Amino acid sequence: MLEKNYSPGEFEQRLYEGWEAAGAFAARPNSPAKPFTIMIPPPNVTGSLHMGHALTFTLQDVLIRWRRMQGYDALWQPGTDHAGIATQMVVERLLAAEGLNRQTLGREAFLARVWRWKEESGGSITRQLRRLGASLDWARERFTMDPGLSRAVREVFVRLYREGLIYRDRRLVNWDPELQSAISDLEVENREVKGHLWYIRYPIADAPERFIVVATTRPETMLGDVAIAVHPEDTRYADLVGRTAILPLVGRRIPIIADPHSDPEKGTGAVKITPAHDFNDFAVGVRHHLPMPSVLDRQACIDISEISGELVTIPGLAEPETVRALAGQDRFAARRAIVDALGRLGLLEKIEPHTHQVPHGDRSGAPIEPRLTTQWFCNAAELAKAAIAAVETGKTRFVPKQWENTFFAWMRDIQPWCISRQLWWGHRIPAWYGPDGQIFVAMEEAEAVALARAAYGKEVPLKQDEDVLDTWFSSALWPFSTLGWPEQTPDLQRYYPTDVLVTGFDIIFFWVARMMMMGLHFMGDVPFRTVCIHGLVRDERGQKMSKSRGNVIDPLELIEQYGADALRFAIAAATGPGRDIKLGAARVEGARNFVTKLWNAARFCEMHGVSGKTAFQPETARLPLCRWVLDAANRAIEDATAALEAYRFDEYAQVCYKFTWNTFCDWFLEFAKPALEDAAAAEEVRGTASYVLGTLLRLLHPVIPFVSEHLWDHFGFDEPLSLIRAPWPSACRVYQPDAARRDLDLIVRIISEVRSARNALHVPAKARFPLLIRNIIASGKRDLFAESILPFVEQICRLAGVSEVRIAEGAPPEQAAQIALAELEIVLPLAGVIDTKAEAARLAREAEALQRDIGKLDAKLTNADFLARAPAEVVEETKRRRDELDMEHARVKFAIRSLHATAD
RNA sequence: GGGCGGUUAGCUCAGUGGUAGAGCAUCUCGUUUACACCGAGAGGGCCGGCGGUUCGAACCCGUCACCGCCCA
Repeated sequence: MLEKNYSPGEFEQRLYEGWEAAGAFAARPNSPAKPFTIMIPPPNVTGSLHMGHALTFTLQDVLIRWRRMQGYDALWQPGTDHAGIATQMVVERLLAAEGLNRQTLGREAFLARVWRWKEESGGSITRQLRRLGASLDWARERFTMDPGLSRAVREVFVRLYREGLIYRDRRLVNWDPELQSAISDLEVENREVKGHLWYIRYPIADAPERFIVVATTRPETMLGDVAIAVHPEDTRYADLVGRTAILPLVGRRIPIIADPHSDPEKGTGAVKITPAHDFNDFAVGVRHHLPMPSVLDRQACIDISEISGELVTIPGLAEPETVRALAGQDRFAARRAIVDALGRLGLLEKIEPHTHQVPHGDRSGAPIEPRLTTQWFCNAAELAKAAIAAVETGKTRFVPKQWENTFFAWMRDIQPWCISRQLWWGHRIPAWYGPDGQIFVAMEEAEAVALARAAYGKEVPLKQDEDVLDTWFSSALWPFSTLGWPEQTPDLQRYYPTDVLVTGFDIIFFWVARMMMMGLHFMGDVPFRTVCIHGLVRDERGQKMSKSRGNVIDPLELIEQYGADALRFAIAAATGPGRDIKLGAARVEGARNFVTKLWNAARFCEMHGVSGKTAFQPETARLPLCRWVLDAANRAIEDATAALEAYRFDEYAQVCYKFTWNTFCDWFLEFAKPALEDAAAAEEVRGTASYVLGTLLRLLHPVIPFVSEHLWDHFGFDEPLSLIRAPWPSACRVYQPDAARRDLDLIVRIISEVRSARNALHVPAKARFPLLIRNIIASGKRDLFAESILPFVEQICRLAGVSEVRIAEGAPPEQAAQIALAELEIVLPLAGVIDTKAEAARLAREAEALQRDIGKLDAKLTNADFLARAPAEVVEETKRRRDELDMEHARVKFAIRSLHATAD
């Protein structure tokens, strides 16, 4: 017998281990089944499960479990990425705690240390995914630094290099001075910072006492200024264009140029141009062929080596010793020193408070320093062409579709992708340099040596590039590298392209875009046919969860408290199409209540002899109750399946919820109670209960896998642990479903109306009285009372709280409540218990409401345009409904009259 | 400044041209042997504003307001 209380802790872990041990999650590459594949977007190896993971992996698991039950050869590919920056930071922090750093350790020892950390503490998320119930094919788990995946990375690098799509270039990059590495545009986030606008006077050469004033937020970069730009149409400065200004402190003579980059509305309309330290200025520098001296080093400290030769002394304006004193100072200290010096020289016109966007590294949090360095770049614009075309032609489709716009917007304006990182943890760039700097890109060092020998005609010492590749470079290959590429493996043939990628909209640029580019280039086909985009998880108030806000909810705690099934159901139910979801403990509690309801319904079934082992055939059912619930189950199956096909997780959850609670529990089981006592009916009702419970468990398994499997096993529907691979339900044949639906609809309506009237009239809960029926209208020769109502007399008595049900004879008794339905009238003789005034008021309200509705319909039906232009079936339906309401209205009026007559 | 999304019951959200919905919350009643993590019933809406298209608009079009996100 099932426990009285639902306690998920007692079986969730056991079931998961059972499934995993039995190989229930494993793909079956040798089966004849059609494959269905989801590639996990590899979580960061340093990560631990947060609510965003819980959301995305619940949705993925729902899809994969559903397709697996549908008989597909389901592959959900697990794994993690090596997270170059994050992992290196974690291990460096550990070293720091021991008083060590990676430089003293050396590259090799450091990497050994990282691997050791990975073996010991990395990938805890994979254990947490098991708690969530994620049915990943663990035997296939991959890591982006695995030998096979690393080989794929080298292969891709070498091929793109030889195709000219990867190249070395000296460009401005986002430099993170804390990490001392370049990072990509996407790893930069703009934060609003309260700063200042400093107005600095630059004297005009050969024009004593004349200045041009520039406004800047970054005075410390002025040492690298090479020009002043004004807008070509800015008349204020027209006469200065072409003349020369003197750069204070340095004494450099710099041109005043006309360039549309300068915004006449901002500051003074004149801007200093520092091409080596600002992206916009870099573009100006390229346009005007300006020199690009760097004045900041890799730690963002002042470095004057490129400008020390040009320092000159100009009294009151340029001071080489002041500049030299800045060398080695941090950029913010240098800013203060430069502002002080300018102030002392009387070159600072004013300082204004100024709020502006400042780029920060998303990992380190440090302000980014644009820096001119030599890096490896990937020609993303070229690779993006095929990716854009694939979405345009629908080879890959976004759900919801609107996210295509985000994808297109970014892809059509894509910049060269900086793929080198000045880190140690990652895929080392397979490029070797000869003594003269000549580059040899090859899969292995031996091959590079051979290339070099051929180039130089002799053995030369080669030096491998020190840098590693961006982690996203290897993640981009994930959909095919995990399947064995570059080998043409059977798995690759079978599972690529994959079916769907599920991820948040914030990841479109990272995974979706890059996987698309690489997949199309190297596999000649899209990596996934559908991209299912979901929102972010927010707290109950809609705030983004963050440690600093202190509103982070730990999914593992929720699982501990309510069970994994409850968390999963809450997530699925809240996941509308592509929108953020607000999730708090209250919603999970609600989902837990739903699971408890299912549990208790199952317990009730068990107590009444319902078993999973039954030979019941649904098409043999003859009782209206059984035919009705089987028919309703058919529609639940249809609706739930359609919802999943459309990635509507909320609708799927809702269909399951309503069918379980409102149809199965509230009506079917309640109606079944007397039948279960009746020997003649019991067998069919038990069979139906078993059949429908089995359907429910299968329908619900994708979202609440644990409790459904537990009940499935407990009832013995099939072998233990078999629900995970049980066939997805399909509609059964039902004998005359329309008649059953018509009967049950009527009975439900009668019971609901009586309950409502009892409440409105304040009839004591325990009061019992007969229920009389009169003025029956039935179509054809059917005896509505005998055929439809009589079989349910016991249920009506029980659920409506009446003593008997019979046909009324003669005039209504005194003090009776009367209820008008379309096809019959109910009379409740309530002498003694009825509140006549309340009943009169109730009927008056009802008459009024009916009159209002009739009025609306009449207005339509007297509108010639409506009759002429609306479709015939709409007009017909409107007429039918008006007539129905008319009849009800007449009956209510009659009831009011008779109430007065008897009350007087 | 550009783009996208949103605005429907107290809250969270469904609803894409034809009778305004669900869950939670609220109120009333109820512990009849599955379930108080429950049951029954009820109240609660100018569907953000204005204009247009249409026989008919929460839904389509235009416009404005406010909120959120992305990009510059």
